[in-house]
Amino acid sequence: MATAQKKYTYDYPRPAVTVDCVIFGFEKNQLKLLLTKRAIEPYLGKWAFPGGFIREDETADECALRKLSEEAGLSNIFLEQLYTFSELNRDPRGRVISVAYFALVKPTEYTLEAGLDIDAVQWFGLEEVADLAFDHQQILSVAVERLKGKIRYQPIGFELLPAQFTLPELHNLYETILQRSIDRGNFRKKMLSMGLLIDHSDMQKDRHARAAKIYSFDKVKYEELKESGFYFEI
Amino acid sequence: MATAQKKYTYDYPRPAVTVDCVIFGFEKNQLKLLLTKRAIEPYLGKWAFPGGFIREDETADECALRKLSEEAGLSNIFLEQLYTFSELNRDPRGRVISVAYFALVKPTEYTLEAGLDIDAVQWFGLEEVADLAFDHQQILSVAVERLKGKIRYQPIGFELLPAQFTLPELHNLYETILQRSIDRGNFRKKMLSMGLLIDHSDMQKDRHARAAKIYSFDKVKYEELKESGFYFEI
DNA sequence: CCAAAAGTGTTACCGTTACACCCATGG
DNA sequence: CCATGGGTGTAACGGTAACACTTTTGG
Repeated sequence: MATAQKKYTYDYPRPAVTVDCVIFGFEKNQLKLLLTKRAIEPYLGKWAFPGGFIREDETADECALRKLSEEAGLSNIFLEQLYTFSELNRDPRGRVISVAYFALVKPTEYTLEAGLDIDAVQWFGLEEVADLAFDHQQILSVAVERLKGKIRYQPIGFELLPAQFTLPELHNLYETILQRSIDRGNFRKKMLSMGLLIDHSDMQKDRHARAAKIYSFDKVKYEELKESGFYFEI
Repeated sequence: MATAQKKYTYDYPRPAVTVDCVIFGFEKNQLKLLLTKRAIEPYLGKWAFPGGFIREDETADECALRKLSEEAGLSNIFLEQLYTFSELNRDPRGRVISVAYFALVKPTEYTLEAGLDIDAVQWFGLEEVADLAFDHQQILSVAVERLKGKIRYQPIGFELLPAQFTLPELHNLYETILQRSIDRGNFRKKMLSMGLLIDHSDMQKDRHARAAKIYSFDKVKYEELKESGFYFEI
């Protein structure tokens, strides 16, 4: 494994295939991006998405899960395929096609660990991200568009908040991601009217007037409703 | 090219990468699927989506366009990436990852030509499709879901109709794809209210009462409106 | 004491829904 | 001459948008 022996031979040329994971988080009213600092060439020292070559015995999904675990210590998070990038010169090592993934994490629930071939793992505010390795800046913009589009008609915002959250927090998350102000009253009315939030305010011992009520998302009920034709929308 | 010489050697194993095109059409009030009959192994004689191996010097998009042209004689049609399939045993030849594409065609505007490695090209009613090669049945179901989802909030229905069409035709297309009845009056009101249909009824010489008005989709105006925040929805 | 934050209420408006209705013609 | 298919009108309803308002507390 350490000494490459060039022992895989094919009739026709084949591209290498990698997986890259765009990982979003939300903390301190900011949309965050999880990046790893490369410890190997190419782009040594640059920040990039966790990812790597797909193995012979794993699907792209499995590879993404493995990379999230190996490189950042993440597991059990929202993950879905984003898009496949196949521009000819996107990787200096030669022809590399990348299947990009899209992940959402509750940052508070994990402590990051820099893993294999990685110097560091760190959350960045979306605004401060620049000069990424490969074509990762382009992948990022596709991911951001997907996030903006999807949050309006699928309950994925909850994947970015702790299990217990307040309505002002949720409201703020939507305003931040959609980059526009949303009427407070109308937002809470619509959210609550769907009946998908479980009220935990009775658990709050010393609830002052300025302390917001705590809710959690009722995933079970959402799945039920979805089955019977309901569909989430903000 | 004809005699394979096993001359491409790599340090690590690489999957082969293909492109497959799911092509929808609409004719005689039926949703159609374009399939090619395989002239080579594996699955010789089975029906499958047009597609094939990605070349060293082309992107996945380019490969899809090439395959559409080579195998079915199609060009200038709506095309977008659908999903990448990477299950381990989806191809008997070994590890093959496929980037699936999603295409919409106006069947009346093309005459099909069976091309390279293809015995026949033919339109099938969606219902009669069964026993496809590879995992193409699974790819198909993803494509159908995409079509159903996307037609409601993007003006892709027009890609399936001739440039000139009537409102009853459009109405029928929506009912067929969404598999539910839609109120005639409301449908036409909503469609017309968006101001994206150009009326060509003045061109109709002998327009009887039972002959429906002819319209075309104003793509230029749609792009303009989209820029300024408008978004299509039925 | 007042600005700020959480929560609630009110109203006008607009788009959708579910119809009914007209009109012309082709069989 | 009436069933069929294209085209139009309307009234009730419900959700949304844009507000105003109340309460409590932290500085």
